[in-house]
Amino acid sequence: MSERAPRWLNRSQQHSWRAYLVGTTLLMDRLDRDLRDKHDLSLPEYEILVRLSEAEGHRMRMAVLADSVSHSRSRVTHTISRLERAGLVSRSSCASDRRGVEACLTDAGMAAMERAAPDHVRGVREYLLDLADDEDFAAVGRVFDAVADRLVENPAVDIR
Amino acid sequence: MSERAPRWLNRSQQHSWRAYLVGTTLLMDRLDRDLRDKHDLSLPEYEILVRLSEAEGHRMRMAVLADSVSHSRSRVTHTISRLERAGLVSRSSCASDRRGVEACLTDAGMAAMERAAPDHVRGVREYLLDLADDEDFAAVGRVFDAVADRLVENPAVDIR
DNA sequence: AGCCTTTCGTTGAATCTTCAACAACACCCC
DNA sequence: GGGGTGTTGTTGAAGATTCAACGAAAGGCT
Repeated sequence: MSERAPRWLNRSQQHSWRAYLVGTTLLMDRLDRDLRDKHDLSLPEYEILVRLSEAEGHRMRMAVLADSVSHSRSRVTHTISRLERAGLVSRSSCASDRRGVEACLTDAGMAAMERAAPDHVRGVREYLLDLADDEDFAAVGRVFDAVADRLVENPAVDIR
Repeated sequence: MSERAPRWLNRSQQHSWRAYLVGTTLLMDRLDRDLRDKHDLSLPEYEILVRLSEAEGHRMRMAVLADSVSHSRSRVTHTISRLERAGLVSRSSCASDRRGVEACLTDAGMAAMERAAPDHVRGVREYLLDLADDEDFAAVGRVFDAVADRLVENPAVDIR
């Protein structure tokens, strides 16, 4: 049976979808602004610092880093260039694969990240976690885990 | 009792928060790409067309439009300029308030929106709704309703 | 009326992201 | 070992968004 007529969202789905859209817009804007104002970091920059800080040796291959934050490689190249210019990260070429480049957190980068983290976490609590019931937030996790799985599986152009 | 040591996220919160971040990144990128590929519209452009299509007379004041999508006025000015250049929207100055400007959906704009909508909704289902339990998705709605309320209340610089 | 403050929407430059093209290298398979 | 193919990361230009500054009009107050 071919599905022709579009199935619109029901009232509750519509409402949730819009709440998600505007809530996410406001939340990301706010977390980004807070980081910029107090720590001269954008949210994407901060996330990259966090990933590096968690990696062994505080270093990661560019591609791995890009995948871990789900940004394009080009975007990560530019972001890392900015962070490098700011002295928070350094680049070195990879021993095993001569195409490869590793980004490595500098001491200044680690310090910047550690300075920003408490404020950032406070924001996440204040604007999100404190407002939601734990069970509801766990549901958010389940939903977006599924979304990420679905879209990572099927990243390229659909072969419908 | 003053709170000095940062309260980090627990394991489950951490997991949900990251899932939300990457899931949202992937989801927005994908919906945006789909709209661009098939309908030459960005996701923000599409959302503006939707808001206009729902308004009486298919027209809205710029500021109201900006609030409804939670974008800056400047951003909406630029977006509307692009849509106007594409013939999907027209501007007219407001009768009651001579500072005001109204954006109005053209017939071509309405048609573009109606052409895009079924594909867009299919994407929202396929990448999100179909993957989530209804109750979980309702929880997403509750959470981001609260977030939006919190951040709309307190839009400017915090007066901590 | 006159002044002060706020709101409205726009502008152009700075910043960030996407996009297409590319050089360098790895991998595979013959 | 020599293609062919895919991967890695970068580049610069084009596109989108943010930011600061602004002119114009509204609203409030005396």
